[in-house]
Amino acid sequence: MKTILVAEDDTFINEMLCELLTQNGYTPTSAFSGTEALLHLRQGGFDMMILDLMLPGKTGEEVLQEVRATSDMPIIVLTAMADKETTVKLLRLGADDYLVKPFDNDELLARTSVQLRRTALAADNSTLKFKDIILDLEGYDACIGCVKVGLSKREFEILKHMMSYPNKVFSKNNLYESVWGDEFMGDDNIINVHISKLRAKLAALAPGVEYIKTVWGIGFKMGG
Amino acid sequence: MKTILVAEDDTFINEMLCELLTQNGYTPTSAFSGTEALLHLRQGGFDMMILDLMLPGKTGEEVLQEVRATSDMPIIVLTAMADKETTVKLLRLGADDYLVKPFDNDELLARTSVQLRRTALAADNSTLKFKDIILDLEGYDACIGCVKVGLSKREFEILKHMMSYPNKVFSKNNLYESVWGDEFMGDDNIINVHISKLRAKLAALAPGVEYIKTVWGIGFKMGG
DNA sequence: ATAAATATTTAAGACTTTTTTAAGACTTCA
DNA sequence: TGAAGTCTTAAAAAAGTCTTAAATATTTAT
Repeated sequence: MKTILVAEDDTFINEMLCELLTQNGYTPTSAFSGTEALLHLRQGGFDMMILDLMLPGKTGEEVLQEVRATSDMPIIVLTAMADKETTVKLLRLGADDYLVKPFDNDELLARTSVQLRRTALAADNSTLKFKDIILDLEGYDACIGCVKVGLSKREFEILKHMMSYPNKVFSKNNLYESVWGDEFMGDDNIINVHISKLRAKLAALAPGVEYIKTVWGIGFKMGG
Repeated sequence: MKTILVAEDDTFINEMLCELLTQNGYTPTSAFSGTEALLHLRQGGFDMMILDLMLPGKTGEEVLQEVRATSDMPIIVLTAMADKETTVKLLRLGADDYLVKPFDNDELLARTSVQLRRTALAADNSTLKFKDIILDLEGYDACIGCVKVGLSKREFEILKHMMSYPNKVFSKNNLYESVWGDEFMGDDNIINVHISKLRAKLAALAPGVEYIKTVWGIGFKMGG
C-alpha cells in the first residue's frame, strides 16, 4: 500500500485530503508545517508527497529543495497561484506536478496515480532483474529460478553495477573504480578473474545461457 | 541527446514546437497524423512524445492507448479542452501530463524536462543516428532495424566519428588520427580494410543500402 | 584507350585481450 | 588461533581483432 505525506497547514483541507486518499486505498500521513514534513520524511518510508506551498516553519519551496537534495520521490505541489512564473519555477525546483487550488478531487487522484505509476514500475527497489537472474539487494545474493547463486561480495557488487545499467558496456576501469572505490591501475587482471568466477557460478545454475557479454577491447555488459 | 516525437497536425504549431525544442537542445521529429506518429514510434529511439489530441488518421487517444500497450515512454498531451472529464480521462489512459492550448513555451519546456528527468538516469540515451543505423554509444554497437550489427572496437569508433559529423568528408589522415590517436603514416591501407569490413557488416543487415560513401582521392563520408 | 592512381577485397599471421587455472595471501568468524 | 572462504597475483592457453601484403577492381587523367 502506498503511503503519502500530506503537507498542508489548513486543517480542513488536510483532513479532507487524507480522507480522500484513504478512501482510495492510500495511506496518508498529515504534516501541518514545513518542519514537521521534513521530520516525517527523515523517518522515511513515503512513496509520495503532496506539498502545499504556503507552510509555516519552512515554506513549500524550501521543503521541496531540501527533499530534492536527497530524494527522487514524486512530489505534487498545491498552490493558490496559477501564474506561469511560479509554476515554471516550481517544476524547475523539482516538483513533479502541481495543482492550483481549489483543485478537483478526481484530478488530484488521477495525478497521484500517474506519479505513483512510475515508482510502481521501478518500485521493487530491493531487487534488480535481468533475464531470469533476480538480484536481491538486501540479501546480497542472486537467484536463478529461485535457487540461490551464492555470490561473494565482489561478485555481487560487479553484478549489481552491471545490472543497474543493463545496456551499458562497462570498462574494467569503470568497474574497478565503482566496485573497489579505488583508482584502476590498468595492467590488472582482477576484473577478468571475478567475471570468470561469476560466469561459472551463473552457468552452474543455467548451463548454456549467456548473461555477461564480453565487448572486446572495451569491457563487459549484460546481454547474450 | 533527447529525441522527442511531436505529433501535431497543425503545421504552424508543429514547426513552432520543433523549433522551440531544437533551440533547447532536444532533437524533435514531426508527425502530422496519428498513423504517422505510430510509424515513427515503431522505428523506436524516442525518449518522449508530445501528442496533440485532435489528429487525423488516429486520434490522440487512440495513439495514447496503442503506445501504452508496449511502452512506458513519457507522453505529454496537448488539448484544446480544459474540462476535468477530459483531462482526468487522459491521465488515466496513460498520459504523464497535459497542457491546454494555447500553452506557454516555458511551461512546455519545464514539463518536458520534468518528464525526461525520470528517464535521464537509465536512458541517458546517448545514441547517434544515420538513416536507419542507430549507434549506441554506451552499448558500443550499432543497430539496423533493431538488429545488432556486432561492431569491433575500431569499426565502432570509425562509425562513431563519421556519424558525429554526417555531412563531413573524412580523410584517411583525419580518421586515423582520430580513431588511433596516432600520427598517420600515409602509405597505410588500414583504414580501407576497416571501412570495407564495416560496409560488409552493414550490408549484411541492409543489402543494397549505401551508408558510407567514397570520395575519390579525399576519403569517406556518411551518405549514399 | 591506356596508363596511372586510388580503392576494395581477401587471407594469413601478428598481435592484443580475455579466459582459465592454480597457488598463496588475506579476511572473517567462531 | 584455526578453519573456511574470499581475494589477488601470476602465468599459460584460448579467442578475437588488427595489420600487412598482395591480388583485383575501379576511377581519373592523358
